[in-house]
Amino acid sequence: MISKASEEYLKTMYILKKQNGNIRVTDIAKKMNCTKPSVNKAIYNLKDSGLLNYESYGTIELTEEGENLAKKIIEAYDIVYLFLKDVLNIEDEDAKKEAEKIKSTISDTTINKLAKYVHEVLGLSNLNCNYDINQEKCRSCTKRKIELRKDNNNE
Amino acid sequence: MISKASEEYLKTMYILKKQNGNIRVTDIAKKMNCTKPSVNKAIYNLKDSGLLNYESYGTIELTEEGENLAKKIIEAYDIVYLFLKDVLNIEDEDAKKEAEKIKSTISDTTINKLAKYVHEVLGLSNLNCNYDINQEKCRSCTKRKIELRKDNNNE
DNA sequence: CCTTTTTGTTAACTCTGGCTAACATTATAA
DNA sequence: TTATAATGTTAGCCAGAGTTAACAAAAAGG
Repeated sequence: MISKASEEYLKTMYILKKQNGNIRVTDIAKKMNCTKPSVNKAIYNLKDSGLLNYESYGTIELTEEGENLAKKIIEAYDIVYLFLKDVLNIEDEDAKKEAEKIKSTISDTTINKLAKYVHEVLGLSNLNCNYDINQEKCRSCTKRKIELRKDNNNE
Repeated sequence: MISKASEEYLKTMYILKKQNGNIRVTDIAKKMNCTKPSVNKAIYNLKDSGLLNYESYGTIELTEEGENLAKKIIEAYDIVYLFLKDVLNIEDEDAKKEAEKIKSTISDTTINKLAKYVHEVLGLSNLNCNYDINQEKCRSCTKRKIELRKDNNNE
């Protein structure tokens, strides 16, 4: 199991890759409001966990495992964010910040239950929806997730 | 602002006081699954923050400020627990564990919104309910909170 | 192609919050 | 009341995750 902090780095890397096509130390540091040495450490932690490939001064590439984990983390974030924003009506910026924190603390089963609940409440789901954070099954939420992704990319 | 870890100690102390009438290092360590030296450190952190009074080998007494904060922390825990258990239908033991983690990460405003939501959904509230974690206003939730308190004391 | 700027790395430090081992104090109970 | 058990403290260690300062490497652009 990697730490919460490492998950955050991984998530940021995945998003940067989608946004910029590459992942750079400086960009990570900017997004995460931390210093480059901190990023450097994080990179080697993630490398040791087999979640990315890296050599000094080289390019950061998430492994397949790393990419899958990143997706899962983002998925969890999305669900929590959706709940906070659209169910509790928390203001957008706050919802983002809170979602970040909450999603790192809760278990997969809680996320799955929350996802199902959010779908029901927001009328996104059909009765067959069996959301599972480790898979990608649910059409209606996939649609919603894509919208969310766009929002987040504008950060 | 005290750390999440310190909050957890404070909460445990408050509960022990209610349960046993006193607060002892060994009991805290048992409840929190940690060692006595860790508790000792935590005590002095909380003392430095003005949340309890303590002298070596003496008795631990929460200050008024400490007691209020403890109540607030427990309040937050209760709301999250209630949501997980009665809204998401998460199994009791899991709900407790998750609530513990989540409650330490989220802001007061989120807790307040969650509280209002939970009240509505569970039909506990009236329209005038204006839950505020820093105060104690809502009859229906107070009632529910008392039930919760009993559950938790049986841990 | 050489200089400057940007980017990335390393070393050494901090702080938090755990731990063990060893010790001190207090309570119990023979 | 004194030996033993329980309780609490201290010292010193560790790991995680951050920092600054100084340096190395790579990229950019005259």
